[in-house]
Amino acid sequence: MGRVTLQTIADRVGVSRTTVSNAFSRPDQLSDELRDRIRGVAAELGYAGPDPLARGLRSGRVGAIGVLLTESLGYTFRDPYNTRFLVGVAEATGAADTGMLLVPLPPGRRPGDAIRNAVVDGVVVFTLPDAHPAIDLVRARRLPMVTVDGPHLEGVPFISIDERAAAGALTRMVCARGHRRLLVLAFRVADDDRTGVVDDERLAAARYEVTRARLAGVLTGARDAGVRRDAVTIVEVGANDPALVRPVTMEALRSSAPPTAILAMSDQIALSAIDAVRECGLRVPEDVSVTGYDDVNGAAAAGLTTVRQSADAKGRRAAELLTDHGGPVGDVVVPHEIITRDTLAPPPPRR
Amino acid sequence: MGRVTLQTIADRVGVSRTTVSNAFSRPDQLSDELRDRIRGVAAELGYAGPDPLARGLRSGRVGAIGVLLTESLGYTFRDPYNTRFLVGVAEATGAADTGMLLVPLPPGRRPGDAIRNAVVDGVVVFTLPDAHPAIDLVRARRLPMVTVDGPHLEGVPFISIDERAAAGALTRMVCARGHRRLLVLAFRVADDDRTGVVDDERLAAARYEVTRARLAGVLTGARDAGVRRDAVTIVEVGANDPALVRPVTMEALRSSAPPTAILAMSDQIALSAIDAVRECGLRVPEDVSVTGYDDVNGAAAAGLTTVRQSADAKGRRAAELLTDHGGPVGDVVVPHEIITRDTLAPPPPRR
DNA sequence: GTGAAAGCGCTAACAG
DNA sequence: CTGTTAGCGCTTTCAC
Repeated sequence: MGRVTLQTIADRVGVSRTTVSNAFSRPDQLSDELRDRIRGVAAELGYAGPDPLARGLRSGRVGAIGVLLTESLGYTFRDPYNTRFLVGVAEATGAADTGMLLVPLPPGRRPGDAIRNAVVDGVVVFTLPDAHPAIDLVRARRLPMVTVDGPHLEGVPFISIDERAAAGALTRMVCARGHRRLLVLAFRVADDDRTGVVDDERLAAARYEVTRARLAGVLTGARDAGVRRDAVTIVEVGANDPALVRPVTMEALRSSAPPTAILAMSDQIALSAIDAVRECGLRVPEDVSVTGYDDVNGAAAAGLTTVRQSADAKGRRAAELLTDHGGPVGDVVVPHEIITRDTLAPPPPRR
Repeated sequence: MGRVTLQTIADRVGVSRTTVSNAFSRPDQLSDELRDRIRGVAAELGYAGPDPLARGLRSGRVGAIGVLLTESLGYTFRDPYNTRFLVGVAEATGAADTGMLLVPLPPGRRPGDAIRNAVVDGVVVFTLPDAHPAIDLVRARRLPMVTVDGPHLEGVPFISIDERAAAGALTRMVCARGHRRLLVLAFRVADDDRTGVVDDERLAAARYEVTRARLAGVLTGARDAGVRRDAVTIVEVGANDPALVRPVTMEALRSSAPPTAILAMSDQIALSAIDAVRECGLRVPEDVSVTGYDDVNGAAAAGLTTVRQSADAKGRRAAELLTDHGGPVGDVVVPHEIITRDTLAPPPPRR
């Protein structure tokens, strides 16, 4: 026997296709009696309900949104901030009875057909660099889009904390304690795999919104506090890779003008930095202060001073924007909070 | 202007719709010259390629698979074994330029429309209990299905290690060291939230394939080693919840016939159990031996004896089965390995 | 190598 | 409350 469709059931029950369609998609449009009879026959015939594809083609909605992820999923799933973001998206999509299609974009490979073929009503873009080719593909498909943590695009809702203000405030707070030589452990600035000190030229060419905003905030904050530009060393340490954080931190601490405070762009980096500080025979915070970002699980236990932000909230708001058919559309500034704990203290007295 | 479709481009170029379709979907079917001309016009008109929905309806393929997860994503991502499984799925789907639709099914909520509306070519089922309603929905849609770690269904490829053999071998190994009283810390046996000692009646009603197979393996292994059934205590501790593991373990250790070996069904449970043992003032392994499952990150550092299995491999194979259009379809037995480390030793001399 | 015809299974819009 | 009409955008089949 062929496939069971609305028509099969309609013929069997002796009504029209539309009525059967209504029985499933607009149950209030027909009498209980008829609806139950139709559903009964459908169940008998093993009909699982209207084909979502055909329904989607006709109605223009498929009930799913896509999530574009920069990194390999292996990395994405391992990182607490990223997973919290996905959990937020899942909460909102779940509440809206909407699916969630993961579209990973491995750094090396080009986007390929994954985006072109994604059967979704909209796309959440998560931390892509400016001008990533995937963006153009989404644009070409004219899919509703929301970006979280970058890039910030004309006419596309952007969800993030006020990165610049947060970084500025944090930096001023650190400097107010008396710190005058800062080491910034930053995410990568561009998507080559370069690491090491970020000079002004490279800074100007930064392609990640969040990194750019935070670095700008740090530099502004430092300047406000009277700290010279050349007393702020910015180093790229890639994406939360402890193996990279350690040598960089140790090298800085052993230099002739070692930092007294380390501003890390994630708690993971901060925790690795703390290990490195200790490995150099120094204490946190007596000799070196350290701050992080995100306030992930484990930050509190480590007494880490950090910028708390809610990845869930970002994910949730992003999905809601795509899902709430009506709501207002525009940028969303998610709140942040600087959590002061033990790893921030005045620098040691000058020797 | 209306939407740009194949027809728009066909009219513009002066060829038929079919030819334009071929230019995108079967590029080798026409001359390079014509293909480039068509693609040029398409780009000019901002055409992003054939609509995946319409293509899917016609061709019967959409380029995505669904992943059914027992728990909320929050829990799923918190658990290293689950996460690795997803990474495996993602690797295979990524390689096949296929999307991955996450469908979380938290215990409380019923499947609802998530499955009915999922636009996918197939479904990976991950650790669902027997007869979970979601299974019927997938069946009703006649979607290709693969189950990983259960349930084991007639005619549906099943991917897992040889759980029974692994548990049997592990148990015999433990008993061979001289242990005669065992505590088994098991995942839940049914999806009520009952915890506590599993009697034979409840064991017989177990609804999770993996739990059932492991417990059967343990009991067989113990019997083979001459350990009496009543010297094996099985306790359900839910899903990797440390808060539950601790009191249960401590209670058992303080009983009149305390176990000398604890077999935990995951490394997470094992690590919590070790904490509990120490909290009772006992040493691992001198007083109590402990074994785990999975060999997650952290197991080696803790010196944990465990059953290593590759969650990635399971995810990868599952996705490949659904993705490789041709390959052989059947159950897949993934290899496991018992890793002997420090937490297993002979029991203390009898007092 | 290219085209015409025939739907895939469904729902929007409107008429009754 | 129910039915008719008219496609959604595409690919398959088969002819040329």
